[in-house]
Amino acid sequence: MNTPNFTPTKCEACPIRHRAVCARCNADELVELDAIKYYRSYEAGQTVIWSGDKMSFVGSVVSGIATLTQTMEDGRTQMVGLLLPSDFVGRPGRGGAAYNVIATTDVVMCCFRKKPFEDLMERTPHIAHRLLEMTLDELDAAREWMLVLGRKTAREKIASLLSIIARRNTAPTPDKNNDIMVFDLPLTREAMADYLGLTLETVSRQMSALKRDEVIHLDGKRHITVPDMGRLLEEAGDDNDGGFLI
Amino acid sequence: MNTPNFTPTKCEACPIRHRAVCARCNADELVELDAIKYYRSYEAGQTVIWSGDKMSFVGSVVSGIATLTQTMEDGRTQMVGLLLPSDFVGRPGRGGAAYNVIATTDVVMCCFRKKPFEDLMERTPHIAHRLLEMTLDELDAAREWMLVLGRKTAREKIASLLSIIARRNTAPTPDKNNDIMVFDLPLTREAMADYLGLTLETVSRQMSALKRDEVIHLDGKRHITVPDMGRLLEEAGDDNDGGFLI
DNA sequence: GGTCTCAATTGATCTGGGTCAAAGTTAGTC
DNA sequence: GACTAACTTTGACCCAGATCAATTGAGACC
Repeated sequence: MNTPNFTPTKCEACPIRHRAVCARCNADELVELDAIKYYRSYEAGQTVIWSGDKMSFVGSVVSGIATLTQTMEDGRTQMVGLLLPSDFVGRPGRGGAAYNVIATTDVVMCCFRKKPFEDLMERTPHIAHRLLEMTLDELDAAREWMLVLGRKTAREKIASLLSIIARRNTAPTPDKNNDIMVFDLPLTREAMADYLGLTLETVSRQMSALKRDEVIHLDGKRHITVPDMGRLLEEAGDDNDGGFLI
Repeated sequence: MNTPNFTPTKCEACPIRHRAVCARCNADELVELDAIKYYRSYEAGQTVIWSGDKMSFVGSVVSGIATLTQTMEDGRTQMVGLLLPSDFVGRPGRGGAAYNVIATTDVVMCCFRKKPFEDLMERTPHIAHRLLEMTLDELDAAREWMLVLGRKTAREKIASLLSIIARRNTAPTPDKNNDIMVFDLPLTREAMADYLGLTLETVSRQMSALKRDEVIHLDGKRHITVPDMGRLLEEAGDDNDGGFLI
C-alpha cells in the first residue's frame, strides 16, 4: 500500500492537481495546467469512452463513479476497474482507449486536452513520476484483483469487494479503531457481478448470506453497515493487512 | 497493442538497454547504466524475491522464465504475471515487493541497484517515460487477464494462454501469414493452472480435448504445434485481433 | 391510492469444473 | 536395464455457482 504525499492546493474541484500532479509541483505547472483544463459532465448510465475510440483527453474524476469494462462479442462483460473521485483516466502516449468507460452515477470529470498535457509532461518530470506512481498503484490493484477472480469463492469475492469500497468510501470513522464502517454501495447487483466474475443471482444470494450471518447490515438495498471490519476482512480471505484495490 | 520503437545497441546481454531505457537514450545514460549494472543467476524453482521483502534492485530478465505469484494463507495461489526475457522487474519508488517472483527455468537477470537507478531516473526523463510505457503495457495485460479469469471457460482460458505464449515465444515463422506456430511450453500443468485459476487436472483434460479436436498438436508434453492460429484465437474467444498478454 | 418499471430476492434444477484416486510417462541416476 | 521421483493423464463422483423462472420490493409518475 502506498499513500502519496501530496500537499493540497487551493483548487478543491480538480483532483488532478492534488493527486496526479501536485506531489511537489510548482506555480508554473499549476498555471499551465489551468490553461488547458476544462470540465465534462456525464449522466448515470452514459458511456464516457468506447473501447477502441481514440481519446482526445486525459483527466480525473471529480465526482461520481465510473467503471472500466471489457466485453466479449457474445456479451460477457468483465469490469476491470472502478473509478472513484480523484482517480485518473487516460493513457498518456497511447492512441485509443482499451476499455469502455461507463458512468455508473452522474459523473463530472476534470479533463486536459491530451496533446498539451503530454507536452507539459515532457517538460515537467514531476508529472511523469506521479503518473508512474499512479499506474503502479493501478497495476497492484489489478493484480490483487486477479487473485480474487481466479481463486476466491463467491462469498470471499463479495467480502473483498465490500472491504475495498468501505476503504475508499468511508470518511474516517470517529470511532476508535474504525471497526465499524458505514457506506452506500455505488453499484447495482449486476455491476457487482461484472466486477466479481459472478452472476447477479449469486451476488444477491451471498449478500443475503452475509446479512444473515451478521457480517453486514443492510438498510434498503444500498446502505451498508459493517459492524466489524476485521470480521469482513477475514471473510474476504485476507486476514492480514491485505486487499487494497483501486 | 504497443510496440516500442527502440534502436538496438551493441549490448546483446542486457535487455534493459534495449527495451526499458533505450528508446532514445544517449551515450551518457548508457555509461551510467553500465556503471551500476550487474548480473544474477537463479536456478529453476528458486524464489527470486519473496512478497513483502524489501527490494534492493530493479532489472530485467536476460534469459529464462519467471513468474509473479500471489498466495493466500491456505495455499491457494494465483499467478499474476509471466516474465519472459527482456521483461522488467521491480517497482522504482516502491519499498517492498508485492508478489513472489519465482524462477520457472534457470534465469539470468540484469540488475541495477535500486537507489542509483532511481537517481538516474530522476535525472533522465527518457527512462521515466519508458518505464511509464512499460507499466501501462503491463496494466493492459493484467486487465486483459482479468477478463480471462472472470468470464472465460476452461477451454477458452487454455486457448488464451497458448495464444499468448505462442505470440511471445515464436520466432516469426517464414510461413506466409504465420498461421502455423511452433513453440515449447515453458510451464508445467500446475503453473498453467495457477495462471488460469483452474486445477491441474482441468488443464490436462482441456489440453487433451484441444489435441483431440486438432486445435493443437502435442509432441511430448511440452512441444506444441498450432496448425492454425486463427482457429486457436477463435477458441480463446477473441476472434478479432484481441488477446495480448504480457 | 394505483400501476408501471426496474432492481433485487428466492426457489428449483443443471452442469462445468473441482476433488479424490489410480495409473501411465518421462527423465535421471545408479 | 531397473529404480526413483516428478509430472501428466484419465476416471468416477460431487458440489459451488450458473441457469431458468417466479415473486417481491421500491421509487416515480399519474
